Amino acid sequence: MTPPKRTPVEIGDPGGAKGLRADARRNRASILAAAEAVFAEKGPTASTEEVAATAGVAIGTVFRHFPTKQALLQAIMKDLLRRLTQEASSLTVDGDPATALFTFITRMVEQAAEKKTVVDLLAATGIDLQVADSVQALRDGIQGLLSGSQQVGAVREDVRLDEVIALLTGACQGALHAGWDPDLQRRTLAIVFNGLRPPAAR
Amino acid sequence: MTPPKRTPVEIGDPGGAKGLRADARRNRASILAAAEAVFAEKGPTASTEEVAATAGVAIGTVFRHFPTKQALLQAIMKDLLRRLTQEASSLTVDGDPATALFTFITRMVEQAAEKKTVVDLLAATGIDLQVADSVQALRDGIQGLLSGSQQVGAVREDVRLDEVIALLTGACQGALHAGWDPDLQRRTLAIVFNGLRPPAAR
Amino acid sequence: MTPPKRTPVEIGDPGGAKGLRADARRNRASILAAAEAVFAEKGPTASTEEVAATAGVAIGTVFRHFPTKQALLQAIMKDLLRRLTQEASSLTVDGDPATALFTFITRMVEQAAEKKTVVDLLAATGIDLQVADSVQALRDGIQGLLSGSQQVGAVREDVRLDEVIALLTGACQGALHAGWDPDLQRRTLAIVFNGLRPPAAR
Amino acid sequence: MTPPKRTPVEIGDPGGAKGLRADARRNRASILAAAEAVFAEKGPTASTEEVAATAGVAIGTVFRHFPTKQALLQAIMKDLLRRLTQEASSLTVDGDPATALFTFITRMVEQAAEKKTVVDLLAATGIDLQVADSVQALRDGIQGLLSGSQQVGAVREDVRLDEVIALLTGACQGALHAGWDPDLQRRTLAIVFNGLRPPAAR
DNA sequence: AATGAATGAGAATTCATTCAT
DNA sequence: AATGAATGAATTCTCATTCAT
Repeated sequence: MTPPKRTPVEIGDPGGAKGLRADARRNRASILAAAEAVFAEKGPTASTEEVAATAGVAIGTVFRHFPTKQALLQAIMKDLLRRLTQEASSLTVDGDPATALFTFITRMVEQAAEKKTVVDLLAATGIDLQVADSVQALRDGIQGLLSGSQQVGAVREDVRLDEVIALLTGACQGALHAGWDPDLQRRTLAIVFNGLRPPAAR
Repeated sequence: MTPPKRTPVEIGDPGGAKGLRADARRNRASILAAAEAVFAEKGPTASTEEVAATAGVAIGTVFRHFPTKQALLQAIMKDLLRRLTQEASSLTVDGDPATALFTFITRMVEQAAEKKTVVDLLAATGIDLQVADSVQALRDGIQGLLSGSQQVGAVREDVRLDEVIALLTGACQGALHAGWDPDLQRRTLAIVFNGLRPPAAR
Repeated sequence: MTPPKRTPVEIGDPGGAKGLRADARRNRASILAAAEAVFAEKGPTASTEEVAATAGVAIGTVFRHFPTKQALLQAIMKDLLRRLTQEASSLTVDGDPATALFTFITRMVEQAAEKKTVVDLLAATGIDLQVADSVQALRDGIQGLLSGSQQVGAVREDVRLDEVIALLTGACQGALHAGWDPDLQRRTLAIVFNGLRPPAAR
Repeated sequence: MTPPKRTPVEIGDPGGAKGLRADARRNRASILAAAEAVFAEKGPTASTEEVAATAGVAIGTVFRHFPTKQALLQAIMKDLLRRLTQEASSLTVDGDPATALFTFITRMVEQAAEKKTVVDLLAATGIDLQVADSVQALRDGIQGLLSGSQQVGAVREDVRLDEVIALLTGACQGALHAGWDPDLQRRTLAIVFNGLRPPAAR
């Protein structure tokens, strides 16, 4: 009666794939993956048609799973937020508190390019994707990392969640630009981390 | 502490207005201004038609001056880059070297909202706007500020232009998000500046 | 004055339900009923999907029973025509010949709203529903009523079936419009009936 | 300075063609004419694309003149209502009061086929075309005819506008069906007119 | 037989761009 | 030079119909 052990966090896994037929679940997942890829490459104005083509399904199938383009964007968004939240909490549990926050930020920035859509969307004023709850979950996760780091003295006491998220978002945005080679990434984050650390810890 | 009298750098002034009839020059300027306003409010997907309406001209006139929408976006971009470069150089000349760079960054972030288009465009991978020369000019300007700050020991010696621009861009992006109230702006930049300063200067 | 016991003429009974498994017959009937209701409310452009949902079956089941949407519309049509024919013949047998025709017309008009689809379809040129035989049966029924009325001198001798049907159809159409309250219905039919009666009978 | 004498009531003439360039006015008129023809033949579900093709313009041109399909349907509707109202008032002025109403009804029914769209639309519940004012104008016109006829004793005193319109609408609907040859039209209307006349006038 | 997912041909609408006035 | 009407490709979304489960 044991349910099959799944790798914990898959694309398109929860949040809409319950109770679907096997083929439908497969399609849903490829559509999400295709959408993430296409929107990452071309931005959120890429056509749903192209997502369908990339996923290898007909256009109708995309709309059967996500009744509007907005819904599709929203789904990608939630999916990514969920994965990030996961990552934040596993770092909270398993990571070294003194570096957990820095590690998380570094990873997010590293992955920023493939997450371009989300970063774009987060930045796009006027597009209301109603993912408030997912965002809140991620905020909670980051708050955990921040508090942990502060408790062990790795981050200044007066730094608050909002600044951290602002810096994180900004860094991810920046990472999207051409020219952010790994070295530049490291150097830029070094400055940010430096700014976060208490004088003593420098 | 009187603010330096700036030469009146007007929108749409150089870069295409040479040898035009007076009315044509006027139109070119209102189109650029309208485009900046419209794209700032609605993003780069706003219609050219709306730009024309805002400028008070017919659509044909927009296309006479800017043969494609890309060209219009590019023109706005160059225009803004030019003004930013101006700002950087006047700060280089007139400002306090110890804070000139920080002042510049602060101003850019403050103005980020009205410059939304440009920030967006800078972030938009895949849109090749061919404004390399204008960007280079701005880079030069910022390099001036950076070098000045480093010479007086206000910024770490090992910080390079690329990181500064990366941080600047990121901060501007971040500033576009809802929730970046002035206080958050200040707190976030404080961290960045802190990271830029040499240990001694803290 | 007891209303005549009608043989229970059910929706979806004959005309396609022969030799079906019990569940299939049940499904066929609910689909027809659902279709009648849905099309009556939303017009013939309502989606087959909605009919399926209303009937509580899957879309495939609808198409198994009625291979095209046309076929479904046709089936509803035939079904209704059959019931109307029934009504006409029971009035012929049981009703007062002097008023049988008028009664029939009045009833049809009263029920026009719930029969909206059929009225619409009857009116829709270009939709060939191939229900000629069912229509003929109804025509025969009405002819019976007309002849009876004429034999007892309740309707002018020179009135022919075609005019009666034309008036009937027109009145049903009219009844669909907003504003045909019962009083207006009565007043309008009064004029029609007046026009049908011989001078003597007025 | 005399304005050119136009034939009084043209398709597409007032109600939107003011101040348009000559070519635009021409296109607007052909679109309206095409729409009337196409919708008359195929019903209001015919595609806007087909209207464009019939009018000999590109699809965009239709939408430039009528920003939605609804707007196009509405325009046809208003146009026809206006022409009918015209017809009613010229009969009021010029026609013989004893037959003016009957003449109007006869003409409307004769033309019903080409006016199919309107009749359909009037009948289509759920489509709100917001032409209340135009409808009211037509009602006023018909009321004029009715009152005139009643004053000279050609129509019963107790007949009211609502019934007349109901009969008129019904007759027009009926006239749309295949099989309403001119003779049937005449015979059917004879019954209606008979019902409208006072006993004395028969 | 039933289910419901997939298909793909439209349909309405938008908008950058062209061109006659 | 300016105007603004026309063009037509592209886009989102719908729905009758087919087909694998």
